[in-house]
Amino acid sequence: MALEHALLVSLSEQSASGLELSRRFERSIGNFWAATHQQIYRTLARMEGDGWVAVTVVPQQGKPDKKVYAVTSAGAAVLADWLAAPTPVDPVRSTLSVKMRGASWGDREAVLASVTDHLAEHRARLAAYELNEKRTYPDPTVLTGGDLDRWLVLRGGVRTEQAWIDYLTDYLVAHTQETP
Amino acid sequence: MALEHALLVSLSEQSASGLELSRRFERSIGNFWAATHQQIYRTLARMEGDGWVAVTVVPQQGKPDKKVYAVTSAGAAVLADWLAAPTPVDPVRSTLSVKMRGASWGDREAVLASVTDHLAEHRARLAAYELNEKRTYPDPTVLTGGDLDRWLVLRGGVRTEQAWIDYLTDYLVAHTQETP
DNA sequence: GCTGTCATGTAACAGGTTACATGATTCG
DNA sequence: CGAATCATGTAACCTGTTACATGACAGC
Repeated sequence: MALEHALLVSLSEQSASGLELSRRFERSIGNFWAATHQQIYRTLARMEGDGWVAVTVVPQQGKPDKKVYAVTSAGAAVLADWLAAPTPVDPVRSTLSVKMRGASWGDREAVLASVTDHLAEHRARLAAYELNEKRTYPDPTVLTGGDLDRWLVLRGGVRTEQAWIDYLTDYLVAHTQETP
Repeated sequence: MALEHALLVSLSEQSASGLELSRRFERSIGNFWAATHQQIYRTLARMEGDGWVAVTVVPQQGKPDKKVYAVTSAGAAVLADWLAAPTPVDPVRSTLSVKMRGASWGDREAVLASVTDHLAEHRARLAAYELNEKRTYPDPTVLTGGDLDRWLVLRGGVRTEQAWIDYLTDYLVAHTQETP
């Protein structure tokens, strides 16, 4: 389980409410760890029960109250322990690759359409990452510490998307040359 | 759910027992879809109940009997329908990226050690894929149909591993330059 | 007889997904 | 007053993980 640790990292950077966290997971953190708001609320509740985070109810103007979570010293210790532990390599999951491999047993054109869709999606993500990179880190040479970490992880997202684009382009080129 | 569809693809290529399938998932198919033998046995049992696959008990010399599964016509129809349906982009999960982003809140040296471990693992995978590629597809220019599909998906694995290696190398270089 | 491999599972639990529920406030 | 947004959740279900269990045969 690592969602709780991803939340500890995000809350260490900046305390936040459940909804704010779920928005971060749609943006930067979602580049490398996906989570829905239901997962986040459930996990935050358990973490609060375990004393890893503390809640402060913050009244807002013109909006409902929000519960802002902050990492406790116990939570910081849990995070430090987890960071020092060995890291398993995450299992790979690519539904599209299963379809690409199995295209012979169905409508190949439909699989090519899925590949085209994914290619567009990965291009869009790459563009978003690169825009984010230019805006947030205009001069990477000056970065240190946490800023350097965040930039490098963003660079990883860029590389991953580029690898997808190259892979899917290869697939399309190979299969459009075959059926002209 | 896609394990059942991954099994249909693999069994379409060649009928197999549960153990043989789990070995395929440790080799080629595991490049893009991980599964343990427990998952495979459980899913095969359900697929048999649904009539997607049919079992033949095959006696062996000097070994226990094995249950060989083959795709039925109903299973082939399920696979064809699934191949024609839209494909969601799989959520991303990188525990190591979470740690790389959170390194400031723990022992950075320990995180660097994890990165080094993963780098070695990805280099080993890349070498295995490239060896497999040379042996199985010595001349990619002649490939068509399912062979072309399988080669292209293997190429995707190569690209993914290469992207990981570049990413992790960047991280290590940036952080060893920082602390000489 | 012990170890290793082949072969198939069961059971309990943790984690993720999907659908639905609730209530406040702002804006038109 | 109706729609949209903010904000937090519950419940049911499905999938994945981990640990354990069983039995046959081969080779030393």
